[in-house]
Amino acid sequence: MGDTGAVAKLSDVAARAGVSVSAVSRVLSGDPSARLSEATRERVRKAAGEVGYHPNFAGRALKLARTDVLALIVPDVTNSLFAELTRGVEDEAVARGCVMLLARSEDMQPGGSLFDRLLGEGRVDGIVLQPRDGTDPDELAQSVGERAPLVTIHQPIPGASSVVVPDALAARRATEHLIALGHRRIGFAGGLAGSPTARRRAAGHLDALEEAGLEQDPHLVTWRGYREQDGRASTAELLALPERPTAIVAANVNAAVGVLAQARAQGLAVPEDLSVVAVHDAWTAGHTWPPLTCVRMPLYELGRTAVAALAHVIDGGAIEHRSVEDPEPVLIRRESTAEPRG
Amino acid sequence: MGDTGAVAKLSDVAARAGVSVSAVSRVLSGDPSARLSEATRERVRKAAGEVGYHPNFAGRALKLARTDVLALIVPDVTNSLFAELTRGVEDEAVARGCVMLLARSEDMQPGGSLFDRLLGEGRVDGIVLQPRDGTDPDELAQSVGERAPLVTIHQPIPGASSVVVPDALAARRATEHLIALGHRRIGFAGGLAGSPTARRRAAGHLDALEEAGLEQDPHLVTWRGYREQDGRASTAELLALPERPTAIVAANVNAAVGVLAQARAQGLAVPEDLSVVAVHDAWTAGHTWPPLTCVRMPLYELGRTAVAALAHVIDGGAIEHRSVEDPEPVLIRRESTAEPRG
DNA sequence: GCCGTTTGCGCAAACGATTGATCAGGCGTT
DNA sequence: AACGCCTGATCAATCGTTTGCGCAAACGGC
Repeated sequence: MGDTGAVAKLSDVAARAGVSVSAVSRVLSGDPSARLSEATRERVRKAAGEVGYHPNFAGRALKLARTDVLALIVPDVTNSLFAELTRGVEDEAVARGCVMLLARSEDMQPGGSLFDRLLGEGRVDGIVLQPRDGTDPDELAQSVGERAPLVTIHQPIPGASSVVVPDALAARRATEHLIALGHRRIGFAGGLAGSPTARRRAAGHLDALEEAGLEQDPHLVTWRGYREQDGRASTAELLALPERPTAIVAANVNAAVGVLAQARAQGLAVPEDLSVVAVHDAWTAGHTWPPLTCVRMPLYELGRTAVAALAHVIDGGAIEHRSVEDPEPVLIRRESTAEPRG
Repeated sequence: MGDTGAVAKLSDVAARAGVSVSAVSRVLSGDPSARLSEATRERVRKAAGEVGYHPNFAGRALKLARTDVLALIVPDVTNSLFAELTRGVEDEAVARGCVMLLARSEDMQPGGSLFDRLLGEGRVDGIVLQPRDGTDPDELAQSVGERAPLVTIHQPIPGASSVVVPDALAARRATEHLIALGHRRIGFAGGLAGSPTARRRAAGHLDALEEAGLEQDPHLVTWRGYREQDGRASTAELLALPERPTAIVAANVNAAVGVLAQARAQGLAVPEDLSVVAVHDAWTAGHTWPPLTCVRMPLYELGRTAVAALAHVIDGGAIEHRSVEDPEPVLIRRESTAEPRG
């Protein structure tokens, strides 16, 4: 395609089309205020195609002080929970002409080098960040300072935009499902007590109980965390109660996997002896045994919204806090829930 | 930290230290051939620290024609199989002073925009690519052309370096394990017939059978693919045989999950009625029911080696094809394998 | 046929960092 | 006293792109 081995630049196109570099730049960038004859435009486009021209990233970024790169930083890139979020972020980024840079937040200790590398060096225009669970919002806010367009996910921090999903409503739907099946004693395997999402989900769970006029035994609510082993621990705790719950709401799919494992380890059949429903959904939920009943959250839309919010900040807009309400959390009935044993 | 809201540049540091821009550049880049007094160096370093200087990425990239960014392109970033690979790539990239750009290969159809975006625009110095299963090597090679430092993983293509893991040996270890347990009729749930890794693994499996003097019934080898549903299909096929296998080697963890699901669906208990062992290992393998016996592959080292190979190409080295032999594939015994039912 | 306006395009100055070339002194040598 | 050399630091060109401004030619109205 190209004539030489070297990468074509603006001046190559200009030479081939017999016009100046600036003319080429204007044609190719589609500058509407540029006054260029259609004949010239056509010649330039043809020449650009012939030499396989692509604008040099560095030159452009230097001049425009903008890279069109957005970073998405999540605790663990390979966690299936982030699949949809990642797709949403990428789709919206591409729709806005940006490239997405995916990074793990492991190397993200306050003062860590990743932030400096990305923002300090001007590698990215902005960051969508999902803080690791247990991160102190104030500490993080201080570490970020004012220096960067930033949107956090799930956990608002001072001085930055944020986007959340309706955690309370989702947990409420999960609990309502169990109540509708006839369960009366329902355990809650929650996230860390310090986690905002965990608090919201617990609140939604309790709301549903209250609305149904059911007991709110504090022993039935645990705060172990979102990991598989946390789900295990929560379940062990709940099943050790003098009066066992007949169902458990897990605040997260990974924790739910732990709930299933622990139930099995204690010889309980799911859903016959214990119903399990998880907040969140992911492809892994269909591969567990039994497949998990879940409340699907709008994570794809969360990703898209986060990028939109980020773009807003980059364009000089004010900080804002959004919640993704559409589509609503919806229950995906699989095989881990059933009526309590007579 | 910084004095003003704006990002500090070289000239700011120079002004503060009372020296020229070039002096600052030389001090900060640690140029050994630079003749600068220790006093000046110290003043420059102090000034740089005070204003919180970070070299502007675009300016540097433009001048050096190098971005120190490496792209890792995998079929699906959220697949747990890529967790270790990703860590290996990132660790080695960081060790070499590079940033890793993680991307999905979905948008990677030949002629697709991602390649152009990354390489044509000079956003990355090179690419580590794991082609989607079923990709035609020649087509891909043609699409890439000579235009970029590229290292492929698992699947060599013409004109680019490649790194593989000992697939045959891993499959052999899996099959040997089953033979040692006493199995004589062993099914193989393989990848697509067109996939090089699948062929290598199947060959290793057959080698083990041959060495043990066991039958090599072609009906016991299937070629459905690496996905969960492929494992299901393979299993259905194998279990429909007049003489059922007592064990199945799954060519991949995801396929193995499908094997487990299908076995259960047909009322078979694992490992009592059917033993299952998977090539590859991933954290998900410990979360299935029962937890999967696996052959662990050196995927972390694969990632590191791939980046090393890429760096070699970028530095002008010759194309080369490596195999990661250390550490060797090793069997991780979990609960999905047992002696065949007497 | 003269003047003001529009059209079509090129010149040149940034953007920030790197680096070969250059320059001003101080010192030792002849 | 004139010379060359080494040290310490600056000058200026360069990477590829964008964009405000200037300049000619064409055009229209009187």
